[in-house]
Amino acid sequence: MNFNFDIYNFINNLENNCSKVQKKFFSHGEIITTYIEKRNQLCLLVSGNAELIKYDLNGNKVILEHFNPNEVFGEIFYNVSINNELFVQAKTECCVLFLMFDFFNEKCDSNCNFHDTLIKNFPALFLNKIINLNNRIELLTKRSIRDKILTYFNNISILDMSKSFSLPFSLTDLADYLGVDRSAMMRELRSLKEEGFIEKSGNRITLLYK
Amino acid sequence: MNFNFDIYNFINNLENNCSKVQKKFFSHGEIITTYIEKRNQLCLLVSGNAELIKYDLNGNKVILEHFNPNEVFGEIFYNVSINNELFVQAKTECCVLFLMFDFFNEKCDSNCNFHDTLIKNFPALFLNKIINLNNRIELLTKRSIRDKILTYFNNISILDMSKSFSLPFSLTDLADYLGVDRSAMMRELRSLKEEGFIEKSGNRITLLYK
DNA sequence: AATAATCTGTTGCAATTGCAACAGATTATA
DNA sequence: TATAATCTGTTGCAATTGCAACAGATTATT
Repeated sequence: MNFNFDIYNFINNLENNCSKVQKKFFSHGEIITTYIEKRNQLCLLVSGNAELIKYDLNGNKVILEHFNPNEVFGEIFYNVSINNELFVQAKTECCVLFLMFDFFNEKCDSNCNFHDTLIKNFPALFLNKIINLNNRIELLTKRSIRDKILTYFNNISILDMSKSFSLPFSLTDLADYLGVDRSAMMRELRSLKEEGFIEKSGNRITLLYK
Repeated sequence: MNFNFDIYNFINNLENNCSKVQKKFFSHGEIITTYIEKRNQLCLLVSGNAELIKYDLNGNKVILEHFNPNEVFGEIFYNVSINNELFVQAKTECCVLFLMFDFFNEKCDSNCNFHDTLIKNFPALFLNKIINLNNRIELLTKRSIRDKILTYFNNISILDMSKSFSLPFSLTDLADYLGVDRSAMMRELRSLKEEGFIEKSGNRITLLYK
């Protein structure tokens, strides 16, 4: 089961004549959706980057997920509760498809190619999401800040297929993504640099080990 | 989209004549499966409890997931890598269905009711898994041991629909599930008791707040 | 171009967490 | 039933992490 569906090319090569899908655009900083009531809404990120964010009871920002193109998100994936407001925010220009979960159970009319293609790729989209979430869990179970940083860098390195890469967000956000204090993370980054594990200039990182 | 599929009743009421599904039984402590090569294997827990476990580089046991009946697991959900061995272990008597992911794309023959029913419930199974993983992520992003404990207790309380419940595993395992040191967790449990947030006798917990 | 806002990098100190070790309780095994 | 193994509960101490605060750099906004 390979994930080789590219929603971006797909929607640009195919007329979106499906009445059950809405396409919307967002600019940096805009809220794409809020998880407040169970509407069974599902979103598909076509282009750009977005984040699922919440603030915990201590006022700390928590970046729960970071979304790249082809990834799905939405209320449908959460047990929505009143005292736990989540929202998805665009980090760059974003193109997003909105649909209801029922979309995958019912066709809109006999020859909607758009609808058919999405349904066909439904398992791949979901499987891919589960793999991403499992990756995230493995990262969060790391007990020290150092291990979290190295695990995260390793993931990016594999994704970019290079020992040298730029972080997809600020160091402040990185701390919120790893779920640790920013100053403690900075301290650890410095140690990693001093001990020769990484090179760092700005938000460009180079891994020096193995 | 409600999750009301019950695999246990399903397989007991329906003849399993599907050639593409294997049913196996395991007793406490047995390894159900190991994630070592990408065979696209997917498992469905019919009855019992199981855990997805790994040992990190420091020798700490990590309980990545805890599975109840109706839940799915398997290599298919992971980027399998050599230096990261994961395995699923039965915590009680377990009945497990084994199938390949292709199962959901192809029918075995025209009147295999078993196969059809599983395919029909495929979206619910996957959606449910995603919701569980997101719950897990929210728990792991909690920054203090206290918050992790309270979040976990709260989840169980909601699941059991009661302020009073038994933990599904030992306190040692609970620490491995929360990803924290056991003695530090014990210390925090004692504080929670002393400060009147919880009552605890053995592995039975009662929440005293709100 | 000036101003505001955010981000980076740093530090001292306090609080939390992890580690190691142990005794007693409980559970599994021979 | 005796023995072994695991689990619970505890403690002192060391290491890690979080908190608060600040200055300079960078980036956005007017």
